[in-house]
Amino acid sequence: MGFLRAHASLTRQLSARLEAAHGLTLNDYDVLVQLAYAPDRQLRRVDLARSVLLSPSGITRLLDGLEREGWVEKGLCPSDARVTYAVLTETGLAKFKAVRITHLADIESVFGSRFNSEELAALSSLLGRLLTPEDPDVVCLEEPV
Amino acid sequence: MGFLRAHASLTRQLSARLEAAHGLTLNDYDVLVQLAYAPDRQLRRVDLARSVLLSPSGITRLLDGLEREGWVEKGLCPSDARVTYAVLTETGLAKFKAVRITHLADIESVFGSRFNSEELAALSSLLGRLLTPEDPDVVCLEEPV
DNA sequence: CCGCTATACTTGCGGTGTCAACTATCCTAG
DNA sequence: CTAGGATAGTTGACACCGCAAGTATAGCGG
Repeated sequence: MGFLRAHASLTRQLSARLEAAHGLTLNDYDVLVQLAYAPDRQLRRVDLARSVLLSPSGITRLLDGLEREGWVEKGLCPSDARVTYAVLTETGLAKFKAVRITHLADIESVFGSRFNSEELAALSSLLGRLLTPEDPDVVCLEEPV
Repeated sequence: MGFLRAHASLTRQLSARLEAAHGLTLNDYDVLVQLAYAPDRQLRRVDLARSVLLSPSGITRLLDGLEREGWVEKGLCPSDARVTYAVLTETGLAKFKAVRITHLADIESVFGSRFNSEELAALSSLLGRLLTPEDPDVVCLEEPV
């Protein structure tokens, strides 16, 4: 139960700031992260859906938005006509880099002020165990780009 | 980021079961809990909203549903005509008791299989710190009723 | 080569929740 | 006692997301 409260409170804070500063949802940002770190900056929509834990229709609609903004494009798959890739554009990458800066700062301000690094590690490890077997396949959100 | 994943995965699991077994949302259940433990089994809508971290309009709509089902009624406040109470009915209490059994079992099956009691305590304490100053005012969900 | 099943994706519909605007009531200062 | 501002609650418009159903492609067994 405390879990629900924590989540509601946290996403409220973070998404409000993201939204205000860049007009992005947390899920939008999550998708940008996944794409930015993916090989060739593209992913199949199904895989993307699994990474961010959205249903297929959720991904379609979320990407509709990102495509309208020009951050993402559709890409065809030569070997399988069923699949469509979501491809991060140059402007999308630029957008991501810009957003990342303020978002990491936001996160820092929320978590940094409440936890030290051991606690963060502990929290992250505990949370990781809540994922169901097939969920994972997530990309870490650190330095490179 | 792992936090979002954990939440999505967890609520997916729990709410699917709750939904399937009793036609209730996690938030619906949360409200039932708050009311069941409140004095006279009633709360002002504002306070309720704060407890479950919903906006005022969110509470109105959630309670609309519960009222239609007959679990909750509106109650007037003699000393202040602006406030409306949400009152848990007898049938609502009965419903809550029934749901509680299976929901606690669901929780047990998700958390119990992944954490021992120390870890649970640690997790709960860490999550508690994410709440913003004014959020709290939550009721624990244990035994009595 | 023909059907069959499985997979990738989209679309219509409905639920849930937010925000902004509005009403009604309360309370305090002058 | 009245004007102003705060507080409780509702409503309308809208965003987001899941489910179920539909389309298109893939790939396999006969």
